Amino acid sequence: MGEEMNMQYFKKETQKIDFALLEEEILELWDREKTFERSVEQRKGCDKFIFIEGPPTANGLPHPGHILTRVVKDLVLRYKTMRGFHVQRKAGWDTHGLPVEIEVEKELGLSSKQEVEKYGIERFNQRCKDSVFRYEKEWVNATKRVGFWIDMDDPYITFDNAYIESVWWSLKEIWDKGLLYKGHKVVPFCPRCETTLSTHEVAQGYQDVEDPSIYVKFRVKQESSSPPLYLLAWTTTPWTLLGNIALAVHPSQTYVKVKQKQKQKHEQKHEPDAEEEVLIIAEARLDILEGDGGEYEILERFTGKNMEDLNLKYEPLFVFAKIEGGWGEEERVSSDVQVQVHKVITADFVTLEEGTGIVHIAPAFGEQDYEVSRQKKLGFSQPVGSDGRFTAEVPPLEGIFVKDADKLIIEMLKQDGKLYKEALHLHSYPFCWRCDSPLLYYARESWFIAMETLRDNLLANNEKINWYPAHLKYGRFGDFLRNIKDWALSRERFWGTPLNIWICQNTGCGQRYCVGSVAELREMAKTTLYREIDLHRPYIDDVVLTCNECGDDMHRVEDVIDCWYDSGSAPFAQWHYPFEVEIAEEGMRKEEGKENLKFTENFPAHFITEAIDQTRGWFYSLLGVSTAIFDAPAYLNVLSLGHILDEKGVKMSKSKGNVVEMNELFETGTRTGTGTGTGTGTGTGSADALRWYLFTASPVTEDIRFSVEAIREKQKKFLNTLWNSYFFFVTYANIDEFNPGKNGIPVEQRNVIDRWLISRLNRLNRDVIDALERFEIHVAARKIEEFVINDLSNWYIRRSRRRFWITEENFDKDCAYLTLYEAIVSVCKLLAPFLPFVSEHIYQNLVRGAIVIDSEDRLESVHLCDYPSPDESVIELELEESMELISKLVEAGRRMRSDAGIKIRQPLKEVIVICSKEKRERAESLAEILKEELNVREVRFDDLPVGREDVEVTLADLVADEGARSNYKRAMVDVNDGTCLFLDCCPGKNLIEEGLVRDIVRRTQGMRKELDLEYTEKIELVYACDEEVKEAIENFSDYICTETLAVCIDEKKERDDRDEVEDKEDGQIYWKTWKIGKKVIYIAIKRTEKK
RNA sequence: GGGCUCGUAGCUUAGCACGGUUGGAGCGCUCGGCUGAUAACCGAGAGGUCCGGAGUUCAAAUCUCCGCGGGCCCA
Repeated sequence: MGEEMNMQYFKKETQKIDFALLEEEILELWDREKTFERSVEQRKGCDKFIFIEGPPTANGLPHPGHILTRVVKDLVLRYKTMRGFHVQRKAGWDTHGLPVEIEVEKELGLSSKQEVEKYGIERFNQRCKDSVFRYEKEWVNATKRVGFWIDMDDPYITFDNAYIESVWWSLKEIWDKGLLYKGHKVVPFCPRCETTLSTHEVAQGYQDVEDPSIYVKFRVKQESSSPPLYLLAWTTTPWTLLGNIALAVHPSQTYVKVKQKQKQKHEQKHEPDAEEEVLIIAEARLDILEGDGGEYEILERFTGKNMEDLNLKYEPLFVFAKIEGGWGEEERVSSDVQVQVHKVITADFVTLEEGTGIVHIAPAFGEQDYEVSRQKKLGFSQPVGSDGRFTAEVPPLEGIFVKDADKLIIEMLKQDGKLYKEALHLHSYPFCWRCDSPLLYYARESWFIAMETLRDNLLANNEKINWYPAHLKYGRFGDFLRNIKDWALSRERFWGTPLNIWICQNTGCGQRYCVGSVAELREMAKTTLYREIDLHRPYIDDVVLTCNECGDDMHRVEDVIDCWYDSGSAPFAQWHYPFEVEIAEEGMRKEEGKENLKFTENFPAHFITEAIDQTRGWFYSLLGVSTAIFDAPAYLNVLSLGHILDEKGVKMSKSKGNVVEMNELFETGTRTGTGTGTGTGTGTGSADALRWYLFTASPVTEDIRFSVEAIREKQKKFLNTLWNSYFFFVTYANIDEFNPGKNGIPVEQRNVIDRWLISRLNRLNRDVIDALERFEIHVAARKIEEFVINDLSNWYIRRSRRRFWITEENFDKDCAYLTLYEAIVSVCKLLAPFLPFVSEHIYQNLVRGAIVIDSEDRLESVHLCDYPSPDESVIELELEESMELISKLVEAGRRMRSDAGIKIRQPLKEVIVICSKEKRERAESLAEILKEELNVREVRFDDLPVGREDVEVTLADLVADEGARSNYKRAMVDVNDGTCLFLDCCPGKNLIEEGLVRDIVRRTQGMRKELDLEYTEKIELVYACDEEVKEAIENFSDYICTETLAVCIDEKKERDDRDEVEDKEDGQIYWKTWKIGKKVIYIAIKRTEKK
């Protein structure tokens, strides 16, 4: 800086700013200066704050919900970085899974697994692979545009061989612990597509349908059989009766034996000699026996438990289907156990709201049935093929589709005398969303991780996690863990991490082998594997291993794994753990046995956040995997976000067409009005406004109704106010050549309002940190917003304006500049994690560009700064309370003037404040503010009359002169302790003149503004008016000139009533006629400097 | 159908864990005021069955129960 003639320290700003443009400039700056990378680098060696990115899938456009998670992540990570932590941010992409396959199937017009196989797995998977990055560019752009700093140049990708290898390693760990097994799982299954459906798909396909509702009698095996004893059960899926294995009752509910006349006429072979029959049914369901006019007699009462203890058995309805003992997993049920079948068992899931309280159990066709059968070690029967038709095990029904068999089955029961009654029942039943055929719950072979055995570990690890919001910990998530089921890991699909289990073809051997690494694969492969092998199907299916037991061929099971397992492996798989052992720090050598520091130093994570639907998704899969392998939680803090709904409160979804596209948001209305009438020029398109809206609108843990209008509102209200405060400062600081690097002034020497602002600022700082540490983002953001709008802009700056307008050297002015400068810079730092763009812009100008003397203080980005720490020593709570009192007094005073019809521009003689001594002591130091705000000459304080409990203070106590009393108007301030104001409402001639003059000044200032004059530009002033006004103007001409920067003020004799601007040779002249009260005044201003 | 969660003015919301002045704000609306930082601000006004019902209590937006509606997860 050579010449110091006109020392302006700050770059000039414009009053109206295009935030979208500003943000693009900042993005370029960050790019150019590698600010993100440096913000991470500079904290190397500090304590780590470990984050894992929940990987999105880029096969669709990002929508507002994704943006929310991205900006929340960004906020927390920027904050922690500024707080001094080393925060690495590795991006990730989730790339496998059924949703990807379905998209591709749609594109290719395929609608079943068979068709995919026909099309070719290789080609199909290639299409899948291509599709998952289809929108990568959009994702990357949107991510950058909203300011999310994450390293997208080196992301983890779940389809990478390295990633898959880590997943394989982890599965082998689980295998070695004996937790990976093959069993059955009852899954929703489409018999036409012959494929399992995910729960998400099932949820799409529920329809209300009428199904048969039948009550069936199961004859109890007993010595004497007269009259016959039946268990009465109810079902809406008659076809499942062919797989019946047991009947379940509720252990603690009361059941009864009732005697009733046989009401059904049997067509042929039935109980020939019985007129009566005895039925067992829950007492609470007896009413189903009525209605048909059946009378009954209760013979006996007992509980469900009693029945189980009696080992009650019954005769099967049908004798066709084979009963197996095993569960497809010989280790699980030892073969010497006698298979239990056709007996009464107890189960807690039995309800008494429908049916008979006796539930028919068919393990092949119901998840609960299957579970309870396994627990009770019952047999298993599967009379239905995967095409949904009865097998040859059931000759009368062979080849018939189960749903079509219902009628036949009912007829068979009728003939047999086993049908008690039948009806139709309306309920919702799932259908295949692709082909519309009814889904069957059907037991399929599947590979499982035995999570149930890890339940206690899961719960113990959950204890170590902080949940935000807290109710999830023991609520939705805790409940889920307490009832955890084994993890059905395998999928009979194509595009996924292949399950790394090989089985020996030699049926006599049947050896199974879990491959834990590529090296192992090579070693065991029957033929040499050339260099790179893609670990996906179909290539991996061709790799035949040699059995180390019998030497025969081993083939891989065909399944791939659940893609949730992929993402749940991110903590270690993103680092290719445990295979890469060097590279954690530069220059570290690869050594045998050395740990993969990238993993060990980054586990467990301190923080993850995703939307609430991930509770049983990623939040669980992370904990499940880390518990199974390391018996540790994968994360210590988890923030669960709400969803983004549309303006009507409906979830945004493609099918509803109510998704707000992010690109649209950034493209519309950025420069000029949008033409919708609501566009306000710089109305939208700002990431900061979007972020601020998301952070302040509601707690981030709750759903939010997304409103473009509300974003615009945020920009107008908050961002503009912030900008204006900054603009005000820059403008006057430049005029005054304020040097921010100059020596400071100790806080205690500054003006009381400066100290007040500093106190508020530091308290804000404390509150913001408190809130952020609890992830209460909205609390923190709202507090900052309140501070900026109310305290900084509307009170401090408005109150302090005159101090900035003093032209000569002045200590108080220096205090004001310094205070405002410090406050804006501090606010910028506080805001940096929230609004990374505008805070950076302001910082660049106020600090980086301006501080030339003390370079220690001049970091190159606000994001390289430390987050401010509150200075408790400057917090003066009493002062803040006093200011609150003053503000209440001001409010009351304004109310009074409004009542009296005297506008504030009219100066008044005095205001008398009646309050307690204590309040008076506080308020007196700030009386100057009250004086100015109420525009009175004097503020007088008076104590409350001592000892008077009732607070009816009257003027008589204060003003001796009877006649003067009517001049005053009174207003209560604080009802409780009687604080009140008396305002003198009778200005004298002098004051009236002054008021008039202030009106003239105000008008003149307005004219200056209309002409868009520079703040410092001088004018010539001419007026015409009546004598009274003229006298006032003459009496206050100095005041007028000072205020309006008039070099001269002259009277013009005649008025010509015209309002116009005229360009003359020697400058512009602006004429205007004003009406002030009853007076008409003609004012002309002439600018002396030509533009 | 079940579990969890939310429901306060036309809209967005604070207050609710710990029951106790007259349920606060902002946007929008009406009137008035202020203003050479502000597309801002200040004062007054209109606008509330605190989702509905029942209960506990001297007292409920707040606690309990039962409904209704939205959302999520599961069936």
